Amino acid sequence: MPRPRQPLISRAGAVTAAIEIIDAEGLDALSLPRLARHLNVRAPSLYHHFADKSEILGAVATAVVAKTVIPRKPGPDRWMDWFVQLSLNLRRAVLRHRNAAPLLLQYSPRDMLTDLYEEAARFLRDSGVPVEVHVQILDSMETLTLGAVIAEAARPAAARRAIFPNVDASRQPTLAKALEANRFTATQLYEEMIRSFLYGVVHHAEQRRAAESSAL
Amino acid sequence: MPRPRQPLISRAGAVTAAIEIIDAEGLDALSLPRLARHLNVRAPSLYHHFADKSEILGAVATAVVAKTVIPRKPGPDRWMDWFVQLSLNLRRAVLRHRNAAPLLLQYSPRDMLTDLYEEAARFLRDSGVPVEVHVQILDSMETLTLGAVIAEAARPAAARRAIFPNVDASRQPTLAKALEANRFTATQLYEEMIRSFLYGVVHHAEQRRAAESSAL
DNA sequence: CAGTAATCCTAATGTCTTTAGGTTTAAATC
DNA sequence: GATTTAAACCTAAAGACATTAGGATTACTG
Repeated sequence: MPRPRQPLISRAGAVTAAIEIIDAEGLDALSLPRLARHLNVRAPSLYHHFADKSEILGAVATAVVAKTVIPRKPGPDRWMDWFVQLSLNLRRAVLRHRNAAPLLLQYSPRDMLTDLYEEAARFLRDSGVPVEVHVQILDSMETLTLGAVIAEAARPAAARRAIFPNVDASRQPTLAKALEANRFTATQLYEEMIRSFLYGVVHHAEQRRAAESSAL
Repeated sequence: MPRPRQPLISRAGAVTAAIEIIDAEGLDALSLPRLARHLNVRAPSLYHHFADKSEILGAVATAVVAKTVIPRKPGPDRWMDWFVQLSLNLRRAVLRHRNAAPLLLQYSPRDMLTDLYEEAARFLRDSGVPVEVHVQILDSMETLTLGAVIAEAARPAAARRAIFPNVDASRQPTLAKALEANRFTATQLYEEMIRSFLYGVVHHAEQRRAAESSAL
C-alpha cells in the first residue's frame, strides 16, 4: 500500500483507540493486531508512531491521569479540602478507565506531576502548614490516592458492591456486625480515609512538636 | 519419558522456583518454558499441577503474603501499635519479593485474610473502638497498606533512593525546600502514614459524634 | 525537479500459552 | 497377583503475539 494522502494513524488516535479497547475488553485484550484492526491498519505500521508497545501503554497511562481536574484553591484555612478534592478527582479519572489502572504502576505519572507538587507545596506553605511535614503529606497523598484507586479499580466486578466479600455471619460474627454498623459507601470510605489521614498528620505532628519542646 | 518414581514437580516447588525467577529476573521473565527449565522439566508438564499460568501466579501471590508475621496483641490501650506493626510486617513481606508485588492486584489476598479481619475486628471491639468505624479502619488499612506497598515496590530502582525524583531546585524551589526539611526515610514515611491515619480516624470520628450530639 | 524521508505494506522470526495424544509407571481394584 | 485405572511425564503442534526486515508509493524539501 502507498503512503496515504493523510496519515491513517496519529498518536492521539491510537491512544484513544487503545483506551476504547481496554475499557471494553480489558487490558489483556490490547494487542497490536487488535489495535491495528480498530484503526483499519496493520500491526507493524504502529511502529512508525511508537517505539514499542510499552510506549503505547505509557501514553495510555498519561492520558488517563491527564483528565484529572485540578480544583480551584480555597482559602488557606481550607487547604485540606483542596487535597481531598484533588484525590477524589484523580480517583474519578482513574475509575473512568478502571481496566487501565494497573498501568499506573509501571508507568508512574510522578514525573508528569512534579509541577503540580510544586504548586501544592507552595499552597501548603502559604496555608501555614509547617515545612517539615510537606514531603510527608505529598508523598503519602500520592501513594495513598494512587494505591487506593489502583487497588479499588482492580477489584473484580463481583466484589465491587460488597466492601468485604465472602464474610459468613456464623464464621466471622464480629466482622459481620461491623459491616452492619458501617454507614459509608466506597466513595465515602475513600474520602474519609484521605480526610482522616490529613487530620492525623497535622495533629500528630503538633503532638510530637509539643513533646519535643517540653523535653528540652 | 515415563512416569517417575517420585513426582518431579510439586506445587510448592513450582511456586518457590517461580518466585526465584521473579526475584532474579522480573515478572516478565516468568514463562512456562523458563519455569520448567528451572525444574528440569518440560513446559506442558506443569499443566498436571496447575490449570493454567494464572493459577501459578495466584499461588505466588498467596505465598508472598503468607509470610507476613502477625504480631502479638498488646493491651487494649495500644491497639494502634498492633495495626501499625501488622502493616509494617506486610510491607516487609511484599518488599522481600518486590517484583511480584503487581500480582497482588489481580490476585487479591483479601479472601485469604478474612479470618485475620475477624480477629482484628474482635480486637478493635475489645479495645473499646466504636463499632461504626471498624469497617472504615479495616478497609482503609488494607487499601492503604497494600496500595502503598505495591506502588512502592513498583517504583523503578533509580527512583528508590530519592523520595521525589526529577526535582529541580530552580524550577521547583518550594518542593526542593520541602525535601530538605524532610527528616523521614521511606519506611518512616510509611509508618507515619499509617499512624496518622489511625490517629485521624478516631479523633475525626469523635469530632463528628460530638457535633451530632450537640446538634440534637 | 531530484532526493530524501515518511507511511504504509507483506513476510518472516522467535517466543509464548495451551491442547492433543502418546508412553510408562504407580496406585487401586478385583 | 493380575488387571484396570489414573498419574506424570513427554513430543508435536496450533494459534497468538511482539518485533524486525525490506519493499512500494507518496509527500515533503531544497
